[in-house]
Amino acid sequence: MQEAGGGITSSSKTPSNNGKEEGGGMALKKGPWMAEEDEILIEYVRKHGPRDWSSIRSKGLLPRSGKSCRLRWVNKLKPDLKTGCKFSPEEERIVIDLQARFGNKWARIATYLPGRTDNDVKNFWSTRQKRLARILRTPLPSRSNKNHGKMPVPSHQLPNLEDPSLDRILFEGDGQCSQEASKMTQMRDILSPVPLDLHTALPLLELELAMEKEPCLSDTAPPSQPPFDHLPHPLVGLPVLPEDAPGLSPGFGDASFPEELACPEPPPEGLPFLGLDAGHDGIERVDEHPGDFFDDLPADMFDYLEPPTPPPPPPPASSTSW
DNA sequence: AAAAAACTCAACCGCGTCGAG
DNA sequence: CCTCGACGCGGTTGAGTTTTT
Repeated sequence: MQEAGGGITSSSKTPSNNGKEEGGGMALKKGPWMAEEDEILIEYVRKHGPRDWSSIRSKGLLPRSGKSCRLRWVNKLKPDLKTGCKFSPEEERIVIDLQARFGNKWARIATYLPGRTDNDVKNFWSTRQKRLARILRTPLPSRSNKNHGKMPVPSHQLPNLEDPSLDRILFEGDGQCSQEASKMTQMRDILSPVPLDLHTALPLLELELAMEKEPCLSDTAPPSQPPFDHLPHPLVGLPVLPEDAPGLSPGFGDASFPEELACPEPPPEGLPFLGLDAGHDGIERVDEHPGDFFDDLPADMFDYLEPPTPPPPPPPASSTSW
């Protein structure tokens, strides 16, 4: 990976300044950071703290924009980052759940993942999206694809469910899971163009993805995870959002979502799995608008499905599985 | 072994927000 | 109230790496 010391001293990207930021005298430098630059930045933060980024350039310390300095610090230099470590299944589950809750609020989601940055979460989600799209042979939403989500997937574009390669695609990774056979069957059920209960399908699909990777060592025995320190479980600590929570739209991702509700605090009862129905009659029902929830799954993923049938009677809250 | 495809991740850009003047 | 600069965030890009064909 291109990294400090790589010798690249100019940007490989379009050399246009934002136009907004920084009027320092030094010529703006872009592109990969050098080790010496990192040292200077670290030293600056050590002395002044992670603030006043723009003064780094105005003081002539670095020919970098404040924005670039901040990004470098946040994403690479900040202590306790889990750099070079893949997302554990646990982390993946957290991202999946929080993404359903908050939408693409990566910075917010990252606060629940010690050692992860918003960039990490964003990249993870992007990768996941691409893989899902590839599995389903479905084009990703793109700037050029204005029809995203509007047209059903033609049947000929659906995967061949009997194709043995599907097994490999779906189970790339260790592939040793004892649940493999049943997952495969269920996965095919998901992909099968027959009416299907999405409440069943989605968690399975996400489980599928989460099980592809093995956790890194630091995840199996996390030393200290500040945001979760006081939580019995990473997700159990998430608040159960009342439907009438002020500022919370049914579609999540509402920036006006009150912080006090986001403050991790053990809910009175178990957190419903993936925000799916835990029951009726006042019990949390995050997925009031399935379309919102599904927005971040691959384009057209479920277009060929019948509308979801009403969920079966809710299981007892204690049945939440992990 | 080579080529192609997929994946990873650092870094940039544009935009929105906020606070100071 | 308005303007402006700084900051933070989400989206995007593309080079490098790894895996698959």
